[in-house]
Amino acid sequence: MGALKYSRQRESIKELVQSRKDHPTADMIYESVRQIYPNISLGTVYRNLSVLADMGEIIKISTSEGADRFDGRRSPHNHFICRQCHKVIDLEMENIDYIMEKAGKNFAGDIDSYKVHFFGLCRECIKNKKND
Amino acid sequence: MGALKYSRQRESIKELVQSRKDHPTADMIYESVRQIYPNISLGTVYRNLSVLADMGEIIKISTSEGADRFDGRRSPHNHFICRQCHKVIDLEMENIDYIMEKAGKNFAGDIDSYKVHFFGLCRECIKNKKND
DNA sequence: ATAATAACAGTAATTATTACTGTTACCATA
DNA sequence: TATGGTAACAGTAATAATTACTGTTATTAT
Repeated sequence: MGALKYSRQRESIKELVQSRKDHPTADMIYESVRQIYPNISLGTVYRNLSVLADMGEIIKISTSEGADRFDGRRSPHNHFICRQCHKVIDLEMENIDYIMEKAGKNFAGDIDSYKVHFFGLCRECIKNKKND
Repeated sequence: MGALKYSRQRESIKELVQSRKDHPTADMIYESVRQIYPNISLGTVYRNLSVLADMGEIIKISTSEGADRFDGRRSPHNHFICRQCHKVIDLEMENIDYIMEKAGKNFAGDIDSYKVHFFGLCRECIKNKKND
């Protein structure tokens, strides 16, 4: 009941997100996919991003600033968010999954995943700061 | 230029957030503060929550689901978010600040803070699941 | 006291996202 | 290779959360 049915719009959205290294918002993805399907609806983009995130094909990143961002990278990884320009950058760092066990020690629920966001200034914003 | 000026509304918001152990939304705080200042404006609540968070007096927690939440606890700590009922719970766990150094190793920017959100099911939602 | 301005209440506007409606495309079965 | 069931669609309306605007009030320095 309620089986997932193929759609080229979803396929296109998925491929687009997975091919990009930046972390686009729903709106940015909408603008891109429109070049292939000119009358795709923004609602369709939102719905499919949500479905793809639920399936684990893409990752949804919620920041304090503005719209949610999406990441098509398969392997698990963490993110840096610049507090100046709000850019999101993938971090190449060693696995820290063991923090889940530490978190679960004095906790009565069941922890199955986590997200870490690191904050600070990116290289560009540090550079710009010096030229004041 | 632009020095911070005292206001009893801000004071009240700050005390309220810091006295609560749940993690209220702006709207919940609004409803509470209205019992003291019946004609306080929702905009005032938002503005002051933002100011207080910038000053580090309270913490802003952005989840994927619904409105942002606020936490008045002084000591640094991490949060668990239930993927069923979306409740936010403070975690009593050992300090893991060293993950910042691990994150900074192959990164060209400057990391100064981080936020970890752990996900899963809380005790109540596990209990409810069994009674199906 | 007075003057400068941060903060306010009230309201309007914006942004991001979700829901609704009639139509189309996918896919299983005949 | 028709046909029927329904997921997905485009287009649009609605909602939720947050921010901005405007005229007035409160705080603080002089």
